[in-house]
Amino acid sequence: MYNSEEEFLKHYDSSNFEKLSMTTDILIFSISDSPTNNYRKLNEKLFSVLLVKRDTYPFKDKWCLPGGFIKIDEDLEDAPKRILANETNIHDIYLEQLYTFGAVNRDPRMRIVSTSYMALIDKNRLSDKLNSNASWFNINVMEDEKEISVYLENGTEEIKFKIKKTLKEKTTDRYKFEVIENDKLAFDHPLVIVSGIERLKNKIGYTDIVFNMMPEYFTLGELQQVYEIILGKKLLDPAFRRIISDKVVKTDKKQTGGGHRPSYLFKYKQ
Amino acid sequence: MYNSEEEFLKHYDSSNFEKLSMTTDILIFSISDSPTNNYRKLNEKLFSVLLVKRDTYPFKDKWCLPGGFIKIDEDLEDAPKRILANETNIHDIYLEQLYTFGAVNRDPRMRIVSTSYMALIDKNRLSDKLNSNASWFNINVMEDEKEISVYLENGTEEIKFKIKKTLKEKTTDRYKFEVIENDKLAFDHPLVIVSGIERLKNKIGYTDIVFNMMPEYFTLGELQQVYEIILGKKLLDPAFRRIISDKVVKTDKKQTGGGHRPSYLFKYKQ
DNA sequence: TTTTCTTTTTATCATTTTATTAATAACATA
DNA sequence: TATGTTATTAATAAAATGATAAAAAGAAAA
Repeated sequence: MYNSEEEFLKHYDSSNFEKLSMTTDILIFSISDSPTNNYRKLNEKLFSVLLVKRDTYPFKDKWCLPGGFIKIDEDLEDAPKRILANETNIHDIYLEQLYTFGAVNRDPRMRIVSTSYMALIDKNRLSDKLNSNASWFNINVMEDEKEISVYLENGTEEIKFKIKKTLKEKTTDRYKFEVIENDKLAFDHPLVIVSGIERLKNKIGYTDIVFNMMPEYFTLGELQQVYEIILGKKLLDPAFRRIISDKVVKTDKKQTGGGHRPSYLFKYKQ
Repeated sequence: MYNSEEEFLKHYDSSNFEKLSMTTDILIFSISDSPTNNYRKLNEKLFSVLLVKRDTYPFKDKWCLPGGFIKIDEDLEDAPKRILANETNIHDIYLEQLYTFGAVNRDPRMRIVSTSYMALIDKNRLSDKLNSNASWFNINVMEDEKEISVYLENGTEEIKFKIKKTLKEKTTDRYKFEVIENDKLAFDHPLVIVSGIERLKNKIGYTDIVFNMMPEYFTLGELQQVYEIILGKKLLDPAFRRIISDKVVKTDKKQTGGGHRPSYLFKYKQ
C-alpha cells in the first residue's frame, strides 16, 4: 500500500488505536529525626514518606502520593522530575522507576495507567516549607510470611493498611500483593508504597542508595538504625561495621552530649 | 462544587486530560540446543530470544519483539498474556514486568508508551510450529565497563547492536543505556533486550527463575552452561554444585553416549 | 581385551568471609 | 569519683567460598 516509511507516516491515522491517560505516582522516602529527643535517649532515626492530602474528588480528603498526569509531549521520566521540582527545592534527586500499575478499574474516573517512581532525598537539603497539603509520615512495617501491615503517622494523623502476599511462582521471591485493609489512602497507593519498601529492602544490600537519604555527617549508630528500620530486623554491630566500613570515611568530628562515649561522625565515601 | 464522589464522577469529563496509546513488548527467553552436535562435543546449550519480522510499516522488514496495543478494557498485565497465548500454546508461563519506556519520540507514528515484560519458557513445551514470521535467535553478549555488544543469530540472519552504558549515580549499580549501533532491530527494542538480560543476570543469583527455561530433565553440566551463558563467565564445578545442590534432585536416569562418563539427569526440586 | 581419552563427580584443603561474644573506651551525670 | 550508657574494637568460632586434585564411568582406539 505504501512504498516508504515516510509515505506511511504521512497518512498514518493515530485515531486507529484506543487511547488512555497516564499518570505518575512518586514515593518520596527520607529519614526523619524522632520528635522525642530525651536525655540519654539516642537521637532516633525514622524512615518516612511524603504524602499529600487530596482536596478534590475523587478520594477527596484521603491521602495519596504526590503525582500527576503525563503530558503528551513529555518524556515519561520527566513527569516525576517535574512534580519533584514542584514539591521540593532540590534538583539532583535520586529517582528510580518502580512499577507500572494498570488494572482497568484502578481509577474511578476513567482508564488511567500509572507508572510509579521512588525518590530518595535527604530532608536536610529541603527548604523548610512544604506545600500546605503535604506531610511527612513516619513508616512502621510489620511483615510476616503472609501479610504486610504498614502504619504511618505524622504526629496528628494515623494511617494503617494491610496487604496480603501470596507467592506467585515457586521459582521466585515474587509476591502478588492484594490490599485487604485500607481506609485513608487513595487509589492503589498502598501497593505502590509496599512495592517501594520491598525494592529498597532488596537494594540496600547491594547498592549504596541509602546514602541518598542520609545527612552529610552521621554516626554509625544512626546509619545502622536506618538499615535496621528498612530491613525490619536488628543487626549486630561488628557485622554491620564490617559491611559498611568501605563505604564510609571517619571524620575527626564527634557527636557529644549523649551521656556516654561520643561517636565519631562519618561521611559517605564518594 | 460537587457534594459527593458519585456526583463528581457522574459529571466527570474524561477529555480533560491528554491521552496516548500504550503497547507492550515481550522478551521471550528460552534455552536452545546447539545445532552442531558432533561426537565428543557436549550438547551445547544456548540462550535465545524470540523475535518477529515486521511486515508492515513502521520499521518494515526489521525485527522486533512480540507485542501489541493495550486495549482500553484490558488490565495491563493481560495484554502480554494475550500475546503470549497467541505466540505459544503454553498457559502457565513465567511473566514479569520489566520496565516502562516512554520517550516522546520512541515511536514514529505517535506518542506511544510501552511497558515491557520478560517471559521465560521451556521450548520443549512448545508445539513445534511458530508463527511464520517469528524466529528464535541465539544470544551472545559481550560486556565491559562501558559497552554491551549483543549478537543475535538464527542460522540465517545476524543482528548486532551495541549499547553504551554510563553510571547514573555513584550510589547504585544503575546504568543509563544508550543505543549507539543498531541496524536491524525496530523501535527501542535493543534497550528492552539489554534490560531483560541485566534483570535475568541479577535475579539468577537469588531466585530459581532459570528453571522456567530448563527442560524437565537436565544434567548439571547443562545447567551450569546456562548459568555461564547468562552470567557471561565461567564457574568452577564444585562451587556451582554447592550452590544448586539444594535446588535440584538427582534422578536415577543417566545421559549416555558422550564418549565419557555419563552424567546423571536432575530435576528441579519443586 | 586392554589402554587411552574425556568428562562427570566427589574429596580435600586453604582461604576468606561471616557470626557471636566479650572486652575496652569515653563521656555525662549523680 | 563511681556509675550508667553507648561506641568501638578484639578475639574467637563457625560457615561459606576458592582452588586443586583425585576417582569414576563410559566410548573409542590399539
